[in-house]
Amino acid sequence: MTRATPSDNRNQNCRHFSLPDAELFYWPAYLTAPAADLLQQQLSRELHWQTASIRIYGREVAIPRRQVWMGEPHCRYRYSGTDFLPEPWHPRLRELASQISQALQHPFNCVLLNQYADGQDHMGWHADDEPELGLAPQIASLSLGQSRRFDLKHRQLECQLQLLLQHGSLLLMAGTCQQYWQHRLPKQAQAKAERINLTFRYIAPK
DNA sequence: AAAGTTAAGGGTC
DNA sequence: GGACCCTTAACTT
Ligand SMILES: [Mn+2]
Repeated sequence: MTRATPSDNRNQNCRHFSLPDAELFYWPAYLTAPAADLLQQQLSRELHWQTASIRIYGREVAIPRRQVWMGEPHCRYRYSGTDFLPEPWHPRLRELASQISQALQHPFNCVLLNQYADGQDHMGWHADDEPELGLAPQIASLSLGQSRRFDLKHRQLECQLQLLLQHGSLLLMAGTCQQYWQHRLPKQAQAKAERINLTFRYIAPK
């Protein structure tokens, strides 16, 4: 296992959070600023961003952000009663998935991209606990652009955490984070610029 | 079939 | 205006 652990992660400029029922690892500058700038511009321009509609409490509503689901052809993804088929890999993202897989010593074969135009775009409390992701999925979250707050709260314990996800940073959610915790990206009126988030996941082939 | 809901709207401070 | 709670009421698994 060559992934950063609590004992060696300082050498790799990684912050480790050992929480009840969850492990988080945060690399503030996984990508250099110029590399992150370039990737953000490229993705913003070249991807087919969609405003999906989902059903919630009986209402059909447009999600307050734009998204793309991408990866290996077998990676079907379902949430809030809507089925998503993956777009084929963008070459740069296939490469990035492979680099992150190697760095974290964990396979990633699909990615959900979310584009938040400004602080009005957001995502409410939820967990990435879809059955196709398995019991204790590892989720690697790369942030580009506008820094945004990221909140986590335990489902049962009075335990909450706020992180600031910065341009070029990588956050790994591991352990039983998705089973015992929820997370959100709250509205932030003062955030004026675009953020793009990439959450790399692994879905086993059938 | 009971439980859970990645949403918005309306209240308060 | 904005941050934070609470409610919503119907569909899904
Ligand atoms: Mn999520």
